[in-house]
Amino acid sequence: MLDIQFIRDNQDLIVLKSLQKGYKIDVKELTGCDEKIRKLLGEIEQVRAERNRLSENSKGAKPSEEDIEKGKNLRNRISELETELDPLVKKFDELIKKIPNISLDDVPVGESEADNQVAKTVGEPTKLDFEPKSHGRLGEERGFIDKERAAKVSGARFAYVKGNLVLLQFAIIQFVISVLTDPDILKTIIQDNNLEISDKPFTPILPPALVRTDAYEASARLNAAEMTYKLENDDLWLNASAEHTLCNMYMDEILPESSLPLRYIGFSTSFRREAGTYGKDTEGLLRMHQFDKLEMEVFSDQQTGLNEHKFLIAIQEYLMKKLDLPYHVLMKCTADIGKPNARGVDIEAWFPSENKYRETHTADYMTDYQARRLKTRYKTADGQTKLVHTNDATAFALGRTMATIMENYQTKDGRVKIPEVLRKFMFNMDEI
RNA sequence: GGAGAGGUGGCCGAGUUGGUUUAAGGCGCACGCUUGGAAAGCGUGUUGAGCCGCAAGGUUCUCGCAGGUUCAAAUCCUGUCCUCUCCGCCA
Repeated sequence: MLDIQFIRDNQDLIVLKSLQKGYKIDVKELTGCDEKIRKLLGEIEQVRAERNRLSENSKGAKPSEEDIEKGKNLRNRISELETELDPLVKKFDELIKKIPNISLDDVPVGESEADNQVAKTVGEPTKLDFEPKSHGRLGEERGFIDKERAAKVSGARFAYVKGNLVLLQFAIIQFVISVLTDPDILKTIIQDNNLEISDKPFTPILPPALVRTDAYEASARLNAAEMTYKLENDDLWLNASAEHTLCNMYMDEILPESSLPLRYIGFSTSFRREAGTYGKDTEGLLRMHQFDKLEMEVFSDQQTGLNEHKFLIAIQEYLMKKLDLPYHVLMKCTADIGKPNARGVDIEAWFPSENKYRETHTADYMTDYQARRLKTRYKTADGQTKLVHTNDATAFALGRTMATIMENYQTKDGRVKIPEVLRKFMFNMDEI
């Protein structure tokens, strides 16, 4: 959510920036509501002050009949005004939640994901001297992926992942953690990208996979209908990303400035309903109801928030380069970055069987938009309380990463070579 | 799942027959006095959020959270979340 003071002062900007994201905002309705609330609140406070004076006068003793009568009147007046106030506050909350975050100036303006811009391309699309197989077919032929039996047990978009492909997943996890916990590697990445930020390593973290409605809503990530599973008997939702239980872990807290940045590398199984995607990506591991993911989450001060965002992207690229996978980086346009984002970047990896790039990573920078409702703040050295800036970014979505490795590293006889850096994490196998 | 206890300010902790508590006392922290310097001592300040105001300042809310009763709620009632102890179950 945005700061109401900022909204009052920048109404035209809000309307314009919202429109660029595809949100038609009636900002006058919000500010009008805000004015009414403030006026009414002023009245209520006056009556309350009167009541407080009354009980102060009685100084512990029982007040006179006359004062009791006065008190009764004041109470009735207060509850009258409050009855008037309640619906206004509800409306205000609804309206202010509708306003998306303001995109940064370097975010391309666009109407759909078709307007995303390729910022850079790294590596050449893999050339194979044979007809490439899709990772789905390859995986089934080799017994790595069994979706038919999974469908019998759990339905479409589930899989049994088996054998050496499982070793590959665990190897990727080990590899990522070995990079993100190594200050020397991080220092190099920071220097190579001219970022002036801390080289503090990431803390590995296993977050809860279930999240309560209030914490989920406060994170501005609850996208109920199309995305998230709700547990009927409890006030709980299934994680659609580790980020959904990482971003809110410091909800209602004030952190010392010296503790920032807080950097986490989380692992979690993610669950998505994928409603409205019937018939799309039905083969292989690209679009599953359940998949494992390594996600980076950073809480920082306001000055370094943008650099942390760039840092996370640099890490994503470092990891992709180490796996020697061809990819390109997309600057997502205003329509595609999402409501809480100020800036968003996708990485798409090359898929030889489809002869195109497919999304494997996202990096989201929320400025203080997410922290405002979460009330995650920090105290500066000179005693000011400020909202943290939050960043999240995929390290690797494991299903999609294995898919692109399988496709780019496949051999003519239907096997898969293992990227050099992963071998030591899988018993030195060079092929599966 | 059953039984019980409890959630108070940065921390500890008092207050629960409703009214000198607009939260005692202590610790910590900050500033000042004192000192050659320090400690001790003394003094002042120290949750967070909003509104009005150029400012000085004023004002409201905040004792897990949400309702309710009352002239008046940390205190009583209801719901809810969380923590702890014991039992049961469980990887």
